[in-house]
Amino acid sequence: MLPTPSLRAVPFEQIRPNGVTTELLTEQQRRRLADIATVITLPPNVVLYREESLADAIYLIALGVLKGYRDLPSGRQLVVAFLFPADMFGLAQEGHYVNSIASVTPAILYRIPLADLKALFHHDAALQFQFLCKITHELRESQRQIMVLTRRDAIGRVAMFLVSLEHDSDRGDRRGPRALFPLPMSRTDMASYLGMSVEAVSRCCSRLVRQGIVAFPNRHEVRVLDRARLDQLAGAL
Amino acid sequence: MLPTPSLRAVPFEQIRPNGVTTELLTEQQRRRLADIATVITLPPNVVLYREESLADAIYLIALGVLKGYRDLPSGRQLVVAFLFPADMFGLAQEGHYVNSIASVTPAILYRIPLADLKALFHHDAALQFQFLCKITHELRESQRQIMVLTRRDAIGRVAMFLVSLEHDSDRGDRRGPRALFPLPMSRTDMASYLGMSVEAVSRCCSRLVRQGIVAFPNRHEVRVLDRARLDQLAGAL
DNA sequence: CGGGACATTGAAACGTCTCAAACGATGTGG
DNA sequence: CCACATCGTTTGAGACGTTTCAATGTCCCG
Repeated sequence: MLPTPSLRAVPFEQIRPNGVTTELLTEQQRRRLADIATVITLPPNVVLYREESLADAIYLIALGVLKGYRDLPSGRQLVVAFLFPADMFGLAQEGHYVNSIASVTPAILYRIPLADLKALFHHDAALQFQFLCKITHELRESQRQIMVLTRRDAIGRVAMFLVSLEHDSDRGDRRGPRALFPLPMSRTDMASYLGMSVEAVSRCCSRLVRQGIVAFPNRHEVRVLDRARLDQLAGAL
Repeated sequence: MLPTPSLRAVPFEQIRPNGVTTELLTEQQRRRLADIATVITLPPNVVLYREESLADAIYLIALGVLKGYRDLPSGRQLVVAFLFPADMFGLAQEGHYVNSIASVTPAILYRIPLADLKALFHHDAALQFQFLCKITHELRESQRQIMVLTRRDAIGRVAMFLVSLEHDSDRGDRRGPRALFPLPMSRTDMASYLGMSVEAVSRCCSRLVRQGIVAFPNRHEVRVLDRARLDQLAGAL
């Protein structure tokens, strides 16, 4: 059974005792969204839509990992964001999407026509406010990514990436931080996202392994062995 | 006479014939915002608030240029965004601001208490929608900045920065692109924003001058001499 | 007019990128 | 079921460009 649409972010105001990311929507709002949404199932590594294409709907992620990217004139592909369950994407610019979106893992999405969503916003200001929170949250994420990209040391960038990936992987379920978590994307996508070459990513991963900080049981899983040193690397801005 | 609050962004939907950034708010909405807003005047180079401090209001820029930044553990200051007239900032996270904000030039701001704004949103869904557009716009700007930061060539980053700065400087007034435009921020801020050292910024500027692409009549103005080559550098992603 | 912050320029060191090759997993066809 | 082709990843060696360190130069404000 598929859960109702979910939108997770950090609210503007301080209300809750625990400092954790929470669900924003009420059960009723989730039902209303479900009513106007279409469920879309995607196999891994397929393009949902391309930048510039006509935008008449936004998407919420129920399950899976997607990537938002741009194809640069040079042919290089630049990943600007990874998208996880309870994330939203597809907010357009003059009726056209700005990024291309492709699935990384198998994924399940809610597709919500923009016209219907606007109508819903019209008589549910609180719902719209939650979307405002969510977008703001994504803006902050984007700014955090800027912090990553201005780092000079490649290994620190990889460390920060792994740390934030671990947080993101706590989203679909409720478990706290665990030593073992999935690394759904390819090294190529990581490289593109981190602004470095695939070789550099590979070398950094090797170094992290050699120093006993993490382990890669296989290419799509990470185990944290020495959290103190990983956090130290990630935090040494 | 101070203009009423202004919010410029690119709408989601395609409606307008001209492809230019436009004002989002109606005259009535601007008046309502003005009613709940306090006008704040800032001299250059002063801190408006620091990250982590208590957040109970958002700000709209009527005039001037500001910067959003983070102080890193290393003591380095990282500029994550420059803010221009008709930009908004101050959307918080659990009641605390996430970036520090400081003026770059003298500035005039509208300070809008968050509680009042929420109340306004409650019975003006359209207004809230414009804020949603605006935030989305800022998210895109942030992603464009990510594109800049993933570039390997420093001179290309500087070129992109100059080009987008020229666009931003068309905002307070109505003039189209001009050959001469202001460069309000210091080289140090530029360096921080572009993820490179001050020296590298300086060298790139010198190279641009030596190649006859731009000129710097003084440290805070730029003149484009060879737009074709500047655009070529900026576009060579 | 001087002080101090900011900006420019030079020379050396470091780290990543590029190029190139080997390796490993994966899936297809014989 | 195995062989093979293909794609993604890892590892190595050299070149390039930026960072760093240091010194000089310039602007602005007291």
